[in-house]
Amino acid sequence: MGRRRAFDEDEVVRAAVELFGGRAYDGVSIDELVVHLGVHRNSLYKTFGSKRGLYLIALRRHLADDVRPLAEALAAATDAATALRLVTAADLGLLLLAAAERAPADEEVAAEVAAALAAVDQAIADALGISTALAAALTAAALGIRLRGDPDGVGTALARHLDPLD
Amino acid sequence: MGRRRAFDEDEVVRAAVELFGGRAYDGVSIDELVVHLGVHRNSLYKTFGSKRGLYLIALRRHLADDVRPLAEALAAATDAATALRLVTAADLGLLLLAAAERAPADEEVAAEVAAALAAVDQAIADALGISTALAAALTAAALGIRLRGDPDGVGTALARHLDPLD
DNA sequence: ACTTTTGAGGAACGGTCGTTCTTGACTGAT
DNA sequence: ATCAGTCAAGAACGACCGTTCCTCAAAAGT
Repeated sequence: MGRRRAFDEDEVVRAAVELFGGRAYDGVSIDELVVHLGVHRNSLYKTFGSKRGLYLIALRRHLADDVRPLAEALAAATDAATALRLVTAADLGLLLLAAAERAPADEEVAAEVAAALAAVDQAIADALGISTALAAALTAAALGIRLRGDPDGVGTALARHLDPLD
Repeated sequence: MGRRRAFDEDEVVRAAVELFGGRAYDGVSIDELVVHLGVHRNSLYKTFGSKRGLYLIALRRHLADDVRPLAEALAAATDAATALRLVTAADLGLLLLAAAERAPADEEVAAEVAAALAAVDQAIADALGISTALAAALTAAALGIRLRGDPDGVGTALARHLDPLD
């Protein structure tokens, strides 16, 4: 019973991922969300509870849609160059911002981020047969490269030097 | 003529570096700045113009006090392990947050960050005799490791594997 | 057809944001 | 001693923040 929703919840969450991944959490206002997501304020709060609630859902969606597939693709990688290229090519905007900006202030965000990164680490370690510490370093390196916007194919330069080390 | 300042501008800027380096730009309010810096609102605006003005000054101070010395120390490094340890040990909180959070929204911040990172890259490249692309990758890797909080000495693990490559 | 439930629509809330204004105290120069 | 100029102090500003309330339209169950 009752009226049906005029919006697709999945599309809305995906759009929120893009918004939060582009600007910081505090840089995206409810008004912007209402406009860009095409969802009324009321429905937004009814559906997601709060701005932070929507952010957490968007973050989990980002991890499920963008980070977990990356970890699965990494399982098929056989050398560091491929692994690094996979990580730097992935869309990790929201993860990056969450780690740098929200994680220090929101321990639930910090836990999600840490778990996701640990999963990527493990996937790399298993695929390449290296220690998790070195795998974590590769993940961190990829994040740093992504943070810098990968100027002049820096990622490939590092990957080339890492290759013989597997 | 006129009354003398009751605060030390250098101390205030340093304190602002700590504040902005710990929380995000939008996470630090003027009220917090007034309380923690011990400077009255009025004096703050008289001296620094605006919140963004203070942020830019704090960022430049951070780059001058914390990043440039790092680049100079890097000039004396002879291997990647030392270089990486120097970078991960440095206080780069504000630089990291500026790169992730403010640079996409403030091109003046983006320019400062890019210039500072390029200087670090060049210092590493000169010291180790490697390409600037690889040096940029090392800097990026160090930033990523710093972003993750360097769990379990990840930095040293990467450095150990990078050493034979110089 | 009528009731009931739910979403859409938009105004409005208190609070906090960055910024400015007004007032008065202090200090160096005349 | 007086004046001029700077700083301190705090109230106050309009704008915007995240959130809630109230009302009406739409659709499912009886």
